[in-house]
Amino acid sequence: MRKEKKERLEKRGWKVGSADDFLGLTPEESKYLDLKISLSENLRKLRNEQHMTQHQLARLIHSSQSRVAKMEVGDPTVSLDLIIRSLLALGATNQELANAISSST
Amino acid sequence: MRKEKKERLEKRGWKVGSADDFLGLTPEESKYLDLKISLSENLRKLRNEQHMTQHQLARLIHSSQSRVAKMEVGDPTVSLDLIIRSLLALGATNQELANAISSST
DNA sequence: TGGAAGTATGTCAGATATGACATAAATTAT
DNA sequence: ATAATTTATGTCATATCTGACATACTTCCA
Repeated sequence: MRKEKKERLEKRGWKVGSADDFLGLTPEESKYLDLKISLSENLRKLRNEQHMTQHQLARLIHSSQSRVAKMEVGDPTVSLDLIIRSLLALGATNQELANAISSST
Repeated sequence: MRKEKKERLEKRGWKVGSADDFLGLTPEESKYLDLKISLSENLRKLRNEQHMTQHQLARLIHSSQSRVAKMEVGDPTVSLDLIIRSLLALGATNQELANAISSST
């Protein structure tokens, strides 16, 4: 993993570095984060395309503006589940999800 | 949604039916569940292809046999996050994940 | 038949994610 | 410039997910 990426993640609050590898992430962890970030970016993109504010999306998914913001900035406390549910709520097709995933990394 | 599917889900412990629609799931809920089930099935498939037992996979991902079983039967208490992490741990590529998703219903 | 290996199900205490709120920072409009 | 709108960040009580354990069920083969 590139150094800048690690720093970006650390700045965002991720605890980068596991017990057995203080230099970085395992390949699986790295892939998982890439996935999450890719989906986050897609979420913001889709929301903007629909001219929707974070507050409006929050209402749509019965959540709050702050949580939507956290999703979009890749806060470590948000789950893939929530991001994917949100994408579906915005009408993302399986194909779109699949594209977002295969294009991550 | 077909009736059998709903019953299958209910039998598995899903609380099918939300406040505003006692007849079934919203389209987004339905899509989300399809997605989850599709990934679950892929997990079992991949594990079997690698001639691995649930116990072995559990050790690989620092979890337990029972949780792996729950993942594979689509237990409502398991998150997409865990399923996806497990698939990645088994070496699934983004392309494989994407296929699993785009082929879900 | 039985017993060993694998899988499923129930439960629980601890860990993590959640919506909600307050408030700060950034962006946009007037 | 500054007010209004939108987005970001911090915190918290509650809800949901977690690994672990016990135990039941299933499969297979000696």
